[in-house]
Amino acid sequence: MTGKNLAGPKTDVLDLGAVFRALADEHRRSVMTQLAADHSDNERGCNSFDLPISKQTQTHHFRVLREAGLIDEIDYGNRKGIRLRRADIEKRFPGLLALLEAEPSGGPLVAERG
Amino acid sequence: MTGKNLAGPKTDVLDLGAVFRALADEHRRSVMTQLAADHSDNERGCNSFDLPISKQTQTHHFRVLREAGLIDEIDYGNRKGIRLRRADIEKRFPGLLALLEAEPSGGPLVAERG
DNA sequence: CCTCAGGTACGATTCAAGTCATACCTGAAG
DNA sequence: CTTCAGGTATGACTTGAATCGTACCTGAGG
Repeated sequence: MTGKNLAGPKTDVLDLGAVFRALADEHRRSVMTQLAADHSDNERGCNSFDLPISKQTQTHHFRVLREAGLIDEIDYGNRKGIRLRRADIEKRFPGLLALLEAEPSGGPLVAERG
Repeated sequence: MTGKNLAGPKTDVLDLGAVFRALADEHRRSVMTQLAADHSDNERGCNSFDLPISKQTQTHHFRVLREAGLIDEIDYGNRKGIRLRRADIEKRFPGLLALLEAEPSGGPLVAERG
């Protein structure tokens, strides 16, 4: 199974309000900052973001990001892939990803750890 | 009296999180959309935005926008002026105002009234 | 079958934010 | 002085969001 994409809902009806609401949260912004900084746009696992919150809350945050149209979630059953919708975002909101990219990766959550 | 500027607090410490939180609210985003669309950047009165909320709540919203570093508030005692901090915003967050400007002025609050 | 790790669903809690009512301040105009 | 409009301060209410606990589902590997 290649995994089914769960992002269908809001493709071209991206709402700026929903996007700002999504990016208003520190943890979600951390995810988006990391995604924006990685121009390979490879599919990533949910655990690759080192979020200091429970897995239930992570599920919630990824759902918000998906419903805002910022990411795709690929369901593999017992695993999940995350992919930035870079092209769509750039088309509707040009410059938005650049703003996130200009932020220190991970923001105040990661500080310096290496 | 020329009026004293109340915006001093956060000039160069503009926080992207605070900005996104400020723009997450529909009414505040409406204000910013209108300000971004008017390139004359003239000082405007608080009542020029037609917000469908009480004046106490308007005070609250303008305070949030000011504390996020997005506007200046000029206090005339019994009157108040609002001015977009276009140059500062463009410097820290280039492209942000363009995103707002691309939105329909007033957004879903005004609908069409002309 | 069982076990295990990753993820979700539901409910409950906690907290921040938007909103307004009441009361008060400020300056301009009578 | 009084009146009035614009704005603020404080408190209270209400809604929404973030968080987690418990329970359950999913697929891989024994």
